[in-house]
Amino acid sequence: MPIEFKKPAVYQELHVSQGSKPTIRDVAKAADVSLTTVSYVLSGRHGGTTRISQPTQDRVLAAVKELGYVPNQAARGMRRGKTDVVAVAIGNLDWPWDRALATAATRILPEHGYQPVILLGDDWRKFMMSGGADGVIIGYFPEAKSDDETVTELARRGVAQVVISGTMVPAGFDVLAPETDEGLAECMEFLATSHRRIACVRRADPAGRPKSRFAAYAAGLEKAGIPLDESLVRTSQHHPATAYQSALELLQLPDRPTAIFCTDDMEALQAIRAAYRLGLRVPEDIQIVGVGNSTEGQEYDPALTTVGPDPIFEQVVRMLLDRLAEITPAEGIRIASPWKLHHRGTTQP
Amino acid sequence: MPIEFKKPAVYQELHVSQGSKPTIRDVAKAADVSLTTVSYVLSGRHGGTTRISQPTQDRVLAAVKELGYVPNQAARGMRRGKTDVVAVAIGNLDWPWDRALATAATRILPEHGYQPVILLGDDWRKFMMSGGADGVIIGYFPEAKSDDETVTELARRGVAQVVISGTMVPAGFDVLAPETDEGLAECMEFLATSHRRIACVRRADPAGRPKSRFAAYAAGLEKAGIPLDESLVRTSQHHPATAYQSALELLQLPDRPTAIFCTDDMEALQAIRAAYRLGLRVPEDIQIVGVGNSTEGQEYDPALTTVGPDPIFEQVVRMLLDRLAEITPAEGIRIASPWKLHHRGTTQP
DNA sequence: CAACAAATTGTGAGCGTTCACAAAGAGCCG
DNA sequence: CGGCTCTTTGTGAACGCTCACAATTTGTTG
Repeated sequence: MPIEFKKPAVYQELHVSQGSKPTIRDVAKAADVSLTTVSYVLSGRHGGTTRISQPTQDRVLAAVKELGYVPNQAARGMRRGKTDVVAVAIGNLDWPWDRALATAATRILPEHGYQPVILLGDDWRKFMMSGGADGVIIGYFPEAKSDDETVTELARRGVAQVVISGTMVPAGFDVLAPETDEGLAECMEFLATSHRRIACVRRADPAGRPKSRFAAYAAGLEKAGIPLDESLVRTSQHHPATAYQSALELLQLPDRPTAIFCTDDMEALQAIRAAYRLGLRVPEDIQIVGVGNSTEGQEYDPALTTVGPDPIFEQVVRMLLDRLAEITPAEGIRIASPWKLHHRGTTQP
Repeated sequence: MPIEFKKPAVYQELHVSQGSKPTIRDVAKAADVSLTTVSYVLSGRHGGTTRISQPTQDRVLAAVKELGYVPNQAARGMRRGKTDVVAVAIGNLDWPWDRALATAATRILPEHGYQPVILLGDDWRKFMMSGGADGVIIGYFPEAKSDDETVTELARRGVAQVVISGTMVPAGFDVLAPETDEGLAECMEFLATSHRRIACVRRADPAGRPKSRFAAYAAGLEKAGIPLDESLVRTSQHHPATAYQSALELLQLPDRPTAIFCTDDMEALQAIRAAYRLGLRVPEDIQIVGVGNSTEGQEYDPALTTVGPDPIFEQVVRMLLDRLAEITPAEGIRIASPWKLHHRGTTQP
């Protein structure tokens, strides 16, 4: 008779310290019905052969309310084999893109019954491996060598996932693949039609991101037959102040550049400040472009011309929802996210 | 004989679609030991009367590795009565403070064996009520009328919590209480010593935050005997461009203000741009202060003078860790977070 | 070499749910 | 009013794990 089971001391303590979480058992007792009845009422699973009379339902609901009962999600999840949680793994809250992704997920997922949780840094692997969520959107971790192993392993465990990455994903998985090359080339081409002295503020980030961006700068110059002038290239740290200083230096050069290509929107925004500081007009005296298409750049005045993707995070989230609903195509879907030049206020033809 | 239990069809399906998550049972089988042994090896709980021989341990560990086994956190949590998860509930990733809090939590909590998850928006209540985490740091939700009910209810359930709030918390709970008034007064006092025409860029946010900030502006003027000149007050939207425009207007006034008090750092940063744009020097021609002490403001050049708290999020996180470890004082702790004026590059005596 | 102690491993209940299936109650007709 | 069907409620195993306690093996000593 399980009722008489004497709990070991440790449990008692736990229960004391844990306070009183009402369980389905308490509700059943309070409403004077069986556990099943409560469960059926709450999970609404009384459509078929099993239905609960209205008075009973009301009684149960009243007891639920009175006790402040909320089903334990872990227990429910264990039994049902799903957690109703979706994780969004991102690297850093300072990156506008990661924030946009998290925000989109937070908006959309609850509508579909999923609780979104944001995981910062590298702990998401452990979390997902230990069954913390039904699905995960894996943001862009530039420094990650490869998540092949994690992704396959999670897939084997039946975890739905969508990966935002360029190349790092094994075939067969859903991927949002940023395609930066064409947009960057387009940008350089545009600048090279009306400028010869095009400066560059690049990042000294260890992260892999900006490397290809600077490469695009160099390639663009070469294509236009403009020799790369090292004195027009400045390397800034992540710190905005260093980007500002870099731009200040460039703009005070005897033979001032007429355009600045910044490998990141943040740097471009600082470059505008530097220009203003020196009494230069943007875009009349100096044209500035960034990379990333961040919301900030759009919200500034003048709005920043930038190379970047259209914001398609919603699409990513919906992709994951499809997977969660097991709408599974034979092959993984690869959404290309083409980056292009967004002409805005800091350039002119 | 439980071994012969025939699983209902639905489970079979689930198992197919869920892929193969190895369980402790699989590990036991592979290592040819009992479930207990595996459990003991993995949870390291073999110190006292129960110890496992080295060879056995190795065998178990090998099997774990081979199968790629990771303990299911939900199941473990259910049994142990704790989830090892700590939630950070914040309102909006656009607020630098919320980001700083989340970042601090992400850095510190894993060191103590807790998995931090960030919850955006209002869903954190449901998450916590359903037993999603052992503890929660409740960020500053300006629009929340009162979380009294939630906080007491969670406490009853034994959830550790620290609340960041001004007033909204029932007595007896741990609170980080921002005390903005003195700092704001100090700031206005400082400005009023050397300025008479002090403009203000304020937010038209529905959120409660900036209200007291503008009140402090008005009060500061009054105290200094300066009449409030409505033409020197501009209301901006959340959009940076509108703050920029507001500042531009103010700075083009016939009788230009010599200082601008912005109710938010973001606005102040825009005001600096506007000043530069008009060829004004900061702080020589125009002095600018913000509110919030955001990291961005510190990283800009010149660094922004601002009224704000010292970053004490670490302290908040450690407070929660104490609660989780049941180092519980009789009464709730109230850490006052006094806001003060941080003199930096955009003002001068 | 028997008998006991110490070291190691196994058993099984239970954490809070869900749900297939069994059981009980209500309604109807001959 | 017994036997049948249709509603409604109850029973109990299982999800994956932990841990008190029982059972077993090994080591030590009289």
